Amino acid sequence: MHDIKWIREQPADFVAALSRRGGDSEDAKMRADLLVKKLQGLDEQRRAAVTSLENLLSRRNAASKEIGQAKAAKDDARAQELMAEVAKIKEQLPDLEHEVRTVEAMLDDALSNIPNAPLSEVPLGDGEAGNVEREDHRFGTPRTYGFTPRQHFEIGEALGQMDFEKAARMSGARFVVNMGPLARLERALGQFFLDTHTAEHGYMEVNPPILVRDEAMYGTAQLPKFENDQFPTFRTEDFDHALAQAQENVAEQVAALIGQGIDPKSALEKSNLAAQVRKAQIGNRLWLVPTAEVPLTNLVRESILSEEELPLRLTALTQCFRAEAGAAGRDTRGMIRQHQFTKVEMVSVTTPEASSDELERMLSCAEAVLKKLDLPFRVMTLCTGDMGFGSRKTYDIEVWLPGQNAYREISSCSVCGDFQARRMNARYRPKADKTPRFVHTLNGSGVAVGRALVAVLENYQQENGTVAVPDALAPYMGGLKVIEKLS
RNA sequence: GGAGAGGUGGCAGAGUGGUUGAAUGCACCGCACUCGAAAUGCGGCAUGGGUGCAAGCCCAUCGGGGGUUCAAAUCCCUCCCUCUCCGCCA
Repeated sequence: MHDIKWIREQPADFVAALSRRGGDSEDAKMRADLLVKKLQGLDEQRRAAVTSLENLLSRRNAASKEIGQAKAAKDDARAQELMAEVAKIKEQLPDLEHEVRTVEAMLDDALSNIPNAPLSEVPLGDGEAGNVEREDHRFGTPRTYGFTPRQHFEIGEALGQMDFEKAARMSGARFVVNMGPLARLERALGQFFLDTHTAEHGYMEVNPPILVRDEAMYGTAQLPKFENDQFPTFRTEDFDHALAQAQENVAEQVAALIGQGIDPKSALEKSNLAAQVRKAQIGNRLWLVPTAEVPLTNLVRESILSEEELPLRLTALTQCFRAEAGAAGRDTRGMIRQHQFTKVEMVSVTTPEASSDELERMLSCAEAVLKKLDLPFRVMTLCTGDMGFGSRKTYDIEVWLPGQNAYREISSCSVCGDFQARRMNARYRPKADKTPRFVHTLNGSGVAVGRALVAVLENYQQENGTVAVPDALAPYMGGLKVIEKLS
């Protein structure tokens, strides 16, 4: 969420930042320009409506106070006169209130659908091709094999410990079941990442809910103000029950209003029917988190931290769920792109001054676990057009996969500035200054466990089809050195 | 799932229709005292929005939404959350 004041006062900066997201094309500039005009129009409309509404309320409040005084002074005539005036004011209120509410909702909706502004140093580009490899962050050299390296699913299936068909029978495409030593290897990776971040990098381990409400998804900008059907994650449903409940509630409320002497028609209008219907639509449904970024970051929602608590560094090992709606046909074979996968996530909450350095630190934490596993990788700075909605700057770590003969994303570290903090109302109180400021938030994978399993299988595979266990994982594998076909 | 009690500022905790944006305590900030500190005394201290060059003024906010009233932290409805008891359960 952007600050409307920023857009009001520095519209040129805003247009420039937004245009860069679109690769600075003429088209992008034009669209940003149009958007600013729309936002400024709404903002002016809003302020005008608020001002007239507040003037009316102000007069009403003053008159009400006077009524109290007049009554105390037993001046009934004056009281009657003032009550008549207030009655007149109250006739004008509903329309103005409605206008304020409508315009505010439109502005809010427009603002919450605008992506974050890229930092100035982020390379310009409008797609994956514009990403730039980071100097001095390449690690390791792809090994040479005396045979043609196989892909991870060929290895796993041949070992008899990775089965896509069994998974498909119960859950459909994009699910997998790992068994035996391979299942343990995946668990070992998760444990190893978590232990490293807590013991060596100062993160606190958190075991958060992975089913969350709309507000939490909105807070981390997974969700705009209202969800749309393209949104790539899953949710639970509870529609029938919620609808029945809502009907019951509305009926009760209307009955109560009629009991107060209000005619049935306006009673129905006055019952919070709209809210009830909305409630029914939402029901008790919850979202399955696409990443632990959501619950970890929402840990600070609606709170004011003290500066001493910052930076807050949190890590979690969780399941993640993604619908992958926009990825039809991509990575259909294997474990690269699944509806359900395990990931270790890191989240940092910092002061505005510290967030840029924190991004570098977070990147190095993610790199550290790959180095311990001796997996070759490179680091890409994502260009303006390839970054996620809420990010100001993103590094992707791409791990080498000999079976695919390609570098593939295994971690993504982003700094979001105050973008998520605004949406969550997450602030801190600076030592020097008493008014709270929005915190900055960062998130990064440390790293994706499913993809790490893929990388280990492909990098540590041997000609006879077995897989060597990386030294760093030995303590987690109960002494197992090699993963072989089960007898 | 059933019954009951609650939700007030950074924290604790008063406040059941009228000048209460909210007593008091703690925390925090400034000043005084002190070589310094503690203790003590005095003063300050909510957030968001509108308006104004500014000082300031105005509006909203006592879990969220709606209603009653000239006027709501206070009365009514509803949702959410917390706690206690019962039931069920990993």
